[in-house]
Amino acid sequence: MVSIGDVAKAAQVSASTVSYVLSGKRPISKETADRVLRAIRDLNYQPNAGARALAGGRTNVLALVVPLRADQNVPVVMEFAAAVVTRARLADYDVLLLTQAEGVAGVRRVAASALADAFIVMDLQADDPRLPILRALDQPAVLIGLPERPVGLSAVDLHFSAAAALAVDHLADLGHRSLALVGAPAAVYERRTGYAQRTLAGFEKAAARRDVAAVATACEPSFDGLRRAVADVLDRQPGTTGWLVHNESVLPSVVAVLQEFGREVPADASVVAVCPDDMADTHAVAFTNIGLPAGDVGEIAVEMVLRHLEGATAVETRLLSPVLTERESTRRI
Amino acid sequence: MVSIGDVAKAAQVSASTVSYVLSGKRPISKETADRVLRAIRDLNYQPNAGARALAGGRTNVLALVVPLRADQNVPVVMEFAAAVVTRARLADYDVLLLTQAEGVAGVRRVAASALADAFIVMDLQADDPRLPILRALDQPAVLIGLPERPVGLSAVDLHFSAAAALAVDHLADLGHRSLALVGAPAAVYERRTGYAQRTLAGFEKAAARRDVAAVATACEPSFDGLRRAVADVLDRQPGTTGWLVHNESVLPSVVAVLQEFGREVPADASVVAVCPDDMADTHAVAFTNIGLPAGDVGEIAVEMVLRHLEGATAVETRLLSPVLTERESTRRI
DNA sequence: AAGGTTCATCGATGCGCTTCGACGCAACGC
DNA sequence: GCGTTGCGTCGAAGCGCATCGATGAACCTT
Repeated sequence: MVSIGDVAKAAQVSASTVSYVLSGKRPISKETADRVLRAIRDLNYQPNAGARALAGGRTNVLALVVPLRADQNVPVVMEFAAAVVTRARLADYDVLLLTQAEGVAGVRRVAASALADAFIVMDLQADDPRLPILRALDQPAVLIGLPERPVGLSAVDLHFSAAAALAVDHLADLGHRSLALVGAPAAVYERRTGYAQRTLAGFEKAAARRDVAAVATACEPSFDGLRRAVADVLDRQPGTTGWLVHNESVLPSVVAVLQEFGREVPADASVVAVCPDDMADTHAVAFTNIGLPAGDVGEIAVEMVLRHLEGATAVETRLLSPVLTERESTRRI
Repeated sequence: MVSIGDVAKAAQVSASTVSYVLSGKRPISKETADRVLRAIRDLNYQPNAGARALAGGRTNVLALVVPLRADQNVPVVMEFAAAVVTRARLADYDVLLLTQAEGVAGVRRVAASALADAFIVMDLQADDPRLPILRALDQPAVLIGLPERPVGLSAVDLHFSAAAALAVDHLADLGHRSLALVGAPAAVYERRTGYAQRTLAGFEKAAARRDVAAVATACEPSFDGLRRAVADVLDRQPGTTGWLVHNESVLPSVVAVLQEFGREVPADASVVAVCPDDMADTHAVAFTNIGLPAGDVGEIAVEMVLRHLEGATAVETRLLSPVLTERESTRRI
């Protein structure tokens, strides 16, 4: 283990000078700095993270709390995580992975033991028990996903109600007069998870505004679940021709299931999906979709955290504007 | 921030006594220990992670290196990660998330800065540049997935060649005489990733042993990719009736694509999938599958790491026996 | 009763780093 | 000529903890 003292010796300076070269917090002459930097390279020196955290009061670690529930769409979660890690590394932060399962205690533990400088938390539900704790923390926290009342915390997410409205408008513009929302699994609604609620609200409001018929249903993440959801929709509103699917797991089955019910896509049924763009066009019928910009959201979350770590106190809520890409699954009726 | 000194004061003992109560490395009388523990609870004390790492030489953090490639099947990766985090927490370890993208430098950095006590690395390819570094590390490392020569490192994985053989036997037993392996994307083979190679080898060897015709093809993770793969197979071996699909991404499309080519599953084509069990039965046709026990593998990896951290020096390679579950996608010909 | 044991606890030290105050030195002003 | 200023560097302190040697008390032993 090579320490700052070894570097100092090799460069014939004091340890504090090495520290200042590294942090830039005091001016060091170019010659000295060069000597130090060369010694660092020669010895392959890396500051000890623990010592640094202890002395500096900063760990350069971000804690990321991810949901690892079965009913959560995993690829999307992973895309967030990947974006967070990648962006965090650019700012020289590492990422500690925490799971929902640890819950309140996990956040408390990590915060109190100063394992991380800040938190990024995904998948907040309404009245999430972690919200008050996150607010009370010394460390800043940023939410991915918007709970009902994010008071006091910064948050970033896709503007889901606008997304739903955009889908409704698109379908209504194509002449569809009876729409259905095939949404998240029932458990997600029961937890009153932000994105599901907001999509539903946006859907219903836009449908009313456009004066089109609309029904919504939950959908379990399996072929059979989708079958039941579609059956439910057609039972309640047989004339449905426009479908908004906000459930990545069943996307691959949508065309087949609608076919079972005698509907060809897009001849008899138009489908708009809410999903990551790269998920939209790898199917038999490429889906007209509203992008779920997981990468952008993850990056922005990190950037918000960094701003807070640099001292910004103002909380911000950023809702990204939805973008609809027309592909093969929607058609004028 | 409440420190060990505050606890000591509250319990009217010295700081070192508090430390010994926590670590159990020296006997402390029950009365004193109780007083200390109550103070800890009252003050909600959590040892500072940085200080602990500095003084104790242990971080209680595991570094997990995950592949976040587009051609990697993400849900499976996530399942590994979840299992690792969950199991690690049971042993009071946290998990630092690193990505493949950081590569050699990332491993070096984390090791040299003593950010983690050990490494778990997924998705090693043959001659992975990280292998020599992992071997040279002070910290132990465990591989998830088997590179060609894991020399000196512990590793755990599904026994993929046995899995392929099991699938071949199952199909051959059902009377199929012409088999096809629809495997990973071409890039995965080009990287000579362990699991892909081993599945292929096991497939070919078992087919020869059973004296059945066999072709193998790579498959890109999209509907069109699968279409091309199937076309390729039927071009080279038109009589193919038994299919082994080792590519989670295209699983949802298999039935539809085979249908396009005039094959009903399971009437005209039997399909065995290699995928997590819960992925097998959420499709239109429930797949006969060989389970990909991501959860088990992740747990075992952590347990191996823990053993090394406790001083075990013997490296071990564990290959889990494949288990085939018969469902609806295979039938006697 | 003096010495030996064992047990519970304490104080001091050091882990590797950041940061603060201080110092030496050259350039400058008057 | 001397005081002043500012730059570049150093030494010391301290972050919170684990660990080691030491100490004191209680209990035996002979």
